[in-house]
Amino acid sequence: MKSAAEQWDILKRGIDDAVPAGELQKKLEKSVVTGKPLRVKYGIDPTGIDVHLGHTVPLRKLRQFQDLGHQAVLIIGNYTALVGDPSGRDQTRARLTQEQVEINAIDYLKQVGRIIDLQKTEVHRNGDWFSKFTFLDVLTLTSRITMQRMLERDDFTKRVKSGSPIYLHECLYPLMQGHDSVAIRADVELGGSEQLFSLMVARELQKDDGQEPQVAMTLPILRGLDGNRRMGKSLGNYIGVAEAAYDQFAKAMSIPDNLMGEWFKLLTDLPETDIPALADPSQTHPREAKERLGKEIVAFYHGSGAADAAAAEWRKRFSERQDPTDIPEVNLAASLLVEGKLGASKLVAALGLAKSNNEARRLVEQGSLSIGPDKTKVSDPNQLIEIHNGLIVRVGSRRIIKILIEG
RNA sequence: GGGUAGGUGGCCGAGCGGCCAAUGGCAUCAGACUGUAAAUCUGACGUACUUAGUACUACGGGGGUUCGAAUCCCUCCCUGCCCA
Repeated sequence: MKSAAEQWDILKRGIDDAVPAGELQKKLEKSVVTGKPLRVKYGIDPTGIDVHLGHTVPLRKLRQFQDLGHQAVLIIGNYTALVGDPSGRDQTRARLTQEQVEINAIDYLKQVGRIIDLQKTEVHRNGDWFSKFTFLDVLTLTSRITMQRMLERDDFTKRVKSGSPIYLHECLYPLMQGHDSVAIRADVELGGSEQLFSLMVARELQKDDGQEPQVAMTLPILRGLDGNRRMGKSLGNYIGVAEAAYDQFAKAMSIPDNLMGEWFKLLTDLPETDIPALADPSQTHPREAKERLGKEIVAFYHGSGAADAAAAEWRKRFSERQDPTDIPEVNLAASLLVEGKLGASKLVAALGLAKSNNEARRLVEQGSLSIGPDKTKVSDPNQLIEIHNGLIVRVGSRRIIKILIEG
């Protein structure tokens, strides 16, 4: 087992904070002495189905704890999901049905298993204890915190200012999350930096219960592909852990340069000392640095072979401007053709390359359609295109398909 | 419960009887430029059609007034603020 100092050295990388200061080190020391692993909690609400790189920041930290011999405890917030975490939100979250939550939970576990070792992880659903809660329990729990403290929170303050509603049940969220820590006797809890409030509430509840309060370890919120807003499903600026290698790589290549340093630090295991040079365009060509970044990310989920292949494919496609190796085939009903021909905009719409006929027409008019091996541009929506099996159709630089005539 | 202000396109937000498929911003998509980056510039951005235009759907839900309503009236639902 590594010494407490060595462990701390590994664990402190990339974190936002670990409060109270110095307490984690103490816990680590105690753990080394007693040989008792720390119980490290991380909770997720199964509200959606895509685990993305933003989630992996705390999950990777959890993995580090695991690798150091500590006990990872994963909380599936199947009950808290019914409430909706108000943290960092300027709007109330939509509430989900229990059935949906359970479906999501199972899917979540599958995806999370790509980052942490589920074999060595304790998994709990907080419905296990909350479904048994009596109203008296709720009263006891809610009497631990004042309205004022609740409203001090930045996210709530903003809503008050802007006149957006804050529902009572949202105020229960931090208390529930805190109670989870009591239930599983957490020594450390991981969360995004906007979670600090909830993580600190847990400490008070634990004290009330006679437990040693947990350390709140917060991690930075990862910025998404746009380099601006937090990575999130609803913003469409994410890379999912379950995505194909090539897609992950291509998305990583599209991030703004100034995001690279942050991503290297939070999403890879490269030594921290190597990062400044990679993120400095005068020392490393940004494209190469980004390629390195992309490979590191892809390799984590698909292995280094797949990462190299993805990089090679990307280079072929974008640097050498060749067609991709595997072009998806899309069926086209033969009945649509007139004498083997079809109008350009009709074709785009029929192949599902546009959401509507209007959009298809626009795309063609804007010159984003090209056909066949010699990439003939077609900008007249009415132009009749001669169709044959295997004909390649491109719209914009990303969408490309091969026609398969059907029927 | 009383008073008052609101609910507009993916989001924010103008419009307050015809010129409104609805100004503007953000997001998105396409083109140019590139390192498929960013920034910048240009264009597009409800649906359908034989794309010149025409028709249909749309301004919280329903109903009404009017030749004509996002805009006026009634009613229902929802939200903020103040008072109790």
